Amino acid sequence: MTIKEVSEKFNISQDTLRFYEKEGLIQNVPRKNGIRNYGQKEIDSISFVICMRSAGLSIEVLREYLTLCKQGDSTIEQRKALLIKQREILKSKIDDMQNAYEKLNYKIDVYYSTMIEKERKFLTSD
Amino acid sequence: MTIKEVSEKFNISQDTLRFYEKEGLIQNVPRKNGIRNYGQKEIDSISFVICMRSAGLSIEVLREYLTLCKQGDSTIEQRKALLIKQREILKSKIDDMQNAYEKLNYKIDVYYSTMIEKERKFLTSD
DNA sequence: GCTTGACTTGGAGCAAACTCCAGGTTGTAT
DNA sequence: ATACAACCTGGAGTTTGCTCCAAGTCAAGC
Repeated sequence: MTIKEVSEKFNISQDTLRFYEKEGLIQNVPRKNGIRNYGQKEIDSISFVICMRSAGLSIEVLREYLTLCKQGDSTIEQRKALLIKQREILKSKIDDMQNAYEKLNYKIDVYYSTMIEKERKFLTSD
Repeated sequence: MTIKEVSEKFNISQDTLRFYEKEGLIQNVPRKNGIRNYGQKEIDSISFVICMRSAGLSIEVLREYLTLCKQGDSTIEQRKALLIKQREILKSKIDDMQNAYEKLNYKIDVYYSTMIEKERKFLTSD
């Protein structure tokens, strides 16, 4: 798969893909005459990285995780611990957002009421 | 309420409070001899801003909203529309994060299985 | 009346995560 | 063979959202 195809598949810029690679978030992308040729392994890796980035995990943390993966089975405990920690952070972010979502719902409702009230006053003012 | 008290109440730096004010996210904080003296109105406003910021609404959007508020009742429709749009964006972010959360759960589970498997092999190797 | 500590301002500095650019290479179609 | 598009690299630039700093003001305690 070319970088263009990957870029379109994941709806992410080619620059970002190259940037993630430079930062160590995608490992050992094979080249064909110097041109990136992504295989299934790379696609899976990119998919994971994009999913985690969209959830707000930092590049730093993802690089750390990928580095541990590269080091083999001896780092399984550490990797698990890292993911558990990130899961906690994510959970509390979701809670914050849920909370804000409900506040927004409430505000929007209030605007509806305000508008209905104005409408009512307008209608009965004849 | 002094800036220090507000800062402690919301667990946010004094610099950030001044920054939000400079950016137009908190309006007309009254001064006593040049020193900020926050009242209930300001506290409510700060509470809203912090909640929305924690959900990822940009400073730009919040400034726009506050500007509309300042302009009075004629902007109610616009404000409602703005909030509805932000609610949609927020909803899709929550979905992304929920999705990542489940992927993390899965990965962590796999690490547990891997470790249990290793343990089992170790125990039966005697 | 002088020191101390919390506050003020405007503006500079910083970190994260891209995003863009210049200058060069490669593969394909004419 | 040449034009063209798509790719490459290293590095500079941009945006967002703070965070820090210097230099000054103010009120309270000694």
